Amino acid sequence: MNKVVQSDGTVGKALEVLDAVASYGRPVRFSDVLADSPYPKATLYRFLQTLTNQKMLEYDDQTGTYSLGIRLMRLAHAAWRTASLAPIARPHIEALATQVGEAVHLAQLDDGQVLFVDKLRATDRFETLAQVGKVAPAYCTGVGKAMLAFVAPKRLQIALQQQSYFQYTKATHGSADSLNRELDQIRIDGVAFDREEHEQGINSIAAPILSHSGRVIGAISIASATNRFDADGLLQFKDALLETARNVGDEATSWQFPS
Amino acid sequence: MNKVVQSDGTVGKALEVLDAVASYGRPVRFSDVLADSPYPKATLYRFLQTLTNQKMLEYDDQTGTYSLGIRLMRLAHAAWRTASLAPIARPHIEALATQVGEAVHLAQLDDGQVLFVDKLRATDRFETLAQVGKVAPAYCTGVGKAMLAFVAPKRLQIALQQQSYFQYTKATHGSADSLNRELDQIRIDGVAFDREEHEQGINSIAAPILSHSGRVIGAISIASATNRFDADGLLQFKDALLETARNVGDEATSWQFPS
DNA sequence: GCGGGTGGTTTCATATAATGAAACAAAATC
DNA sequence: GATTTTGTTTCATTATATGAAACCACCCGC
Repeated sequence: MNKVVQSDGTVGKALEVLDAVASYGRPVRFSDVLADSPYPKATLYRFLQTLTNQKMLEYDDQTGTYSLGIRLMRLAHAAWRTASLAPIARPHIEALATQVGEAVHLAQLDDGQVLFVDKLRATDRFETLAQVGKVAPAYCTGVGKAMLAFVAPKRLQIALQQQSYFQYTKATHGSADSLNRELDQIRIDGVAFDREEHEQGINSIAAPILSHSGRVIGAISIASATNRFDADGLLQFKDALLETARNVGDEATSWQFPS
Repeated sequence: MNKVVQSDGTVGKALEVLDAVASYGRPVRFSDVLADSPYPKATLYRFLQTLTNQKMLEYDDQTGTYSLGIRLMRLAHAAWRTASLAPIARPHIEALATQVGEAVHLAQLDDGQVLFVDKLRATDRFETLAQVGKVAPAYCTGVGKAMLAFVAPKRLQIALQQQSYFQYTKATHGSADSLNRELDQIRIDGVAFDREEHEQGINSIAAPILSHSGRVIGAISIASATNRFDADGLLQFKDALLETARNVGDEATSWQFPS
């Protein structure tokens, strides 16, 4: 049923271990990792050693725990600069953020999930959870729905099945059906709303970024606290948002196909 | 002379390839990587395949190029949350940034280099190069010198040799000797200055963050454009800076040794 | 449309590295 | 001080990575 990962080689297994460590969200001891690892002690031990040598993990002598290494941050920074939309989109979303005076987020779709690659002007009052590298569900966020609405049908099928439909708030979609109906509407409107579906008190308006060939390459949202703007209030930003999304799409396309 | 990497196993080699791709700073074709890779075609090919499978790399069909994958950003976000000083330091440096109204940076030392793990309030006028995950030289930055001045002698020896002493500006230190003399002064003052040594027009004042055991765990700097504050002008922030650094150190220590 | 170069992919016997059971060591815990 | 838990090392076996070479496909000039 699931992807037949058929873990490609030693490297794949090592990265699996890395993910395992990451998934704890805190420093872990050897035995923690061992507990839910398919590998025998010795094998896992050597993986952890290797990863630590490579600075992908960091070992704390004092506590005997492993945590993620800083090499990852270096690599991710490089990834951000070269492989994400962020560098291209920065000037545009910066202008947008200044114009509307609200927080602006830039996200890409990754394996059915939303990955935030940039955020600007989060007012300090309400710190949304979004930060660069942070992932969020697609089915209950503005950027997520904006992207889902415009992906190719095949991908949409897959993506819909990857959603958990966990009920974050009262407004959260509980099924693919209900989500699908909204996606239809989004395709008509051109923008998506998050009406406190992921986080109580936060809503947003979002637009997809499309390449010239029509492929979804990301999304931009303007997010606000409900006590400042409700969904209808955010509607006033629609034109500016769409214009920004178009500009980013244009520029991204011309970068990818230089002539 | 250099580190005897003695590449640990297949995983090490694969990560080496990953670094190679990262080092280009742009999407690369197979033959680009092959050109300066010690590995034969077939081997390199399989590495790239594996890494792409694993989403550590991304392959663009259109252009036939590899770039860093999105999985790295997810991992790095997790690393940032669990392994860096940033989450602990955030509230403190946020308060400092608000108080002084200038950009505040948080950095850690990584293999003789400065790694920025957080930055706040970069005014949009002068965008310093610093961003999360970005690395910079230690010998010519405020945070770098603040940390070097307080590391253990052994580590300092190693670190001093890892510096390039590239002359970024007229004020850049050109040798370990001249740097060492300044470090002596920094140990007395408790704070370090960057007087346009890395970037023309930017200077900063920085303080190390020390654990209770006296180990350097990071540094904080306040950076400004020279036309707003010269080094003497930044001196007014010394007390606030030192206080913040102390608070962060205290809190970090108590997290690491909970009782 | 034809030759030939460049850039990328696959094959396969061989060498190398990963594997994991089990023994071992070192702390914690009783 | 005995016992359990947790972490580390050994070593014969097995699986995996390796890389030379063959192969394929596409582009480019003619």
